[in-house]
Amino acid sequence: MQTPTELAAAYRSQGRKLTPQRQLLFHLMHGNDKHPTAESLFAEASAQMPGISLRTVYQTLNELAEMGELQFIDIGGGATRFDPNLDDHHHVVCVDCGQIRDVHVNGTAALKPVGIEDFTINEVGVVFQGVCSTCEKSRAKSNKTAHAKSPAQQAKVSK
Amino acid sequence: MQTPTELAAAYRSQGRKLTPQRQLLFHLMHGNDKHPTAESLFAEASAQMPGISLRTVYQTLNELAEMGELQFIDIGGGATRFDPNLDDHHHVVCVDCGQIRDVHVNGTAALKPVGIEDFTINEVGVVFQGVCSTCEKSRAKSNKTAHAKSPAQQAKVSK
DNA sequence: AACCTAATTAGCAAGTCGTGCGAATAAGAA
DNA sequence: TTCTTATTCGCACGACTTGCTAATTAGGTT
Ligand SMILES: [Mn+2]
Ligand SMILES: [Mn+2]
Ligand SMILES: [Zn+2]
Ligand SMILES: [Zn+2]
Repeated sequence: MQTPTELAAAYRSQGRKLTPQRQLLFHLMHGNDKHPTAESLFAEASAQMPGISLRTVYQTLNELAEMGELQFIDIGGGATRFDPNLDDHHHVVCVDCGQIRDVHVNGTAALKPVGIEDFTINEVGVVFQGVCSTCEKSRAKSNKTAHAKSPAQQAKVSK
Repeated sequence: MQTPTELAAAYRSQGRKLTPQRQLLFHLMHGNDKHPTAESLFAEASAQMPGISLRTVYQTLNELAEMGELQFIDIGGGATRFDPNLDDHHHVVCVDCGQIRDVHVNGTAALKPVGIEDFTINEVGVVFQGVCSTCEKSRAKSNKTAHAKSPAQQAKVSK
C-alpha cells in the first residue's frame, strides 16, 4: 500500500474525496503488518476518532482492495484480515493465538502441481501452520499445571 | 475418510450410535472429491432423506472432523468446505466458478520459510489460484460479445 | 465567502454461515 | 418390551459483512 500522502494524490486523481475518516485509515493501515480484521481496525480508529462507523471502515478497506492497495486474507476461522503488504510473500499462522506473520518463502517457483493441466494458474499461496514461541511457553506451563486451554481466539485450520 | 462400513465400526467402538442420517452422510462423503459445503451436502442428503436437518449435517461433519476423518478447508469466500481426502495434497481454486480441485504438489519439502525461527511449524498448505478450462472458454465468449460477467458464485481470494 | 451537488458517512436492517439450546425422538443395551 | 441416553431437529442467536438511505460534507463554482 502506498503512503498516506501518495494515496491522497491517488484518491484526488480518481475523483474520490479525501475525508478525515479515510485519511485516518490510510495512516492506520500504512506499513501495518498485523493483518488486522475490520473490527480491530475499527477499534484503533475509534480511539482516535470517536464516532467513526464500522461501516466506513469496511467501505474504505473494500475500496482500497479494489484499487489494488491491499489484499484480503482468508485463512479460515472468523473475520477477513487485511494486508497492505503487496510484496510477494506468504504467511504463518499460530494455531493457538491466531496471529498471522509475514514470511518470505524460497522455493515457490519450484512447486510443481500435478494433474491440473486444464487450469491457468495465476497465483500461489503458501500458508504455514504452527505455534509461536509465546504460545509454546504457555503450553508448557498449562501442561504442568494441567490447566484447561483458553477458549479464546483459535484459528480454524485448513490444509 | 474410511469407508462407511469402517466408520460404522469406529462409531460403535466409540459408543456412538449409528443413525440413518449418519450412514447417509458417510456414503455421501466417502470418496467425495468435490469439497462440498455443508449446504450442498444438505441438498444432496435431502434428496435421499427428506426431512434431514441442516443442523445434523453440521453436527456430523464436525464429529467426523474431530475423529480425524475429514478436514475443513477455508479458502476465503463463503462457506467452509469439507474434504474426506486425508492424503497429503493441496488445492487449486478457480476464481471464476469457485470449484476446488485436488492437486498433488512436488517440491513442498524444499520450501524454505525465512524469518519465523520462533515458530514450530506443523503443516504447510499450498493453494493455487487460476481459471479452469470451462470458465476460460466462457470468458473468451463474453469478451467477444462484451457481456457482463455473471455475478454468480465468485471465490474470494487470499494469498 | 456563500453556494451547489455529488460523494460519503453513519446507522440500522438484512443476509450468510455456523452454533447453543432444549424438547422430542430413537438407537441399542438390558 | 422397557429403559437410558445419545441424537435429531427446529429455532433462536451470534459473528461477520453488505444493502439501503437520510443526513452530512468535501471540494469545485459563482
Ligand atoms: Mn502479509
Ligand atoms: Mn482435497
Ligand atoms: Zn501464538
Ligand atoms: Zn471455473
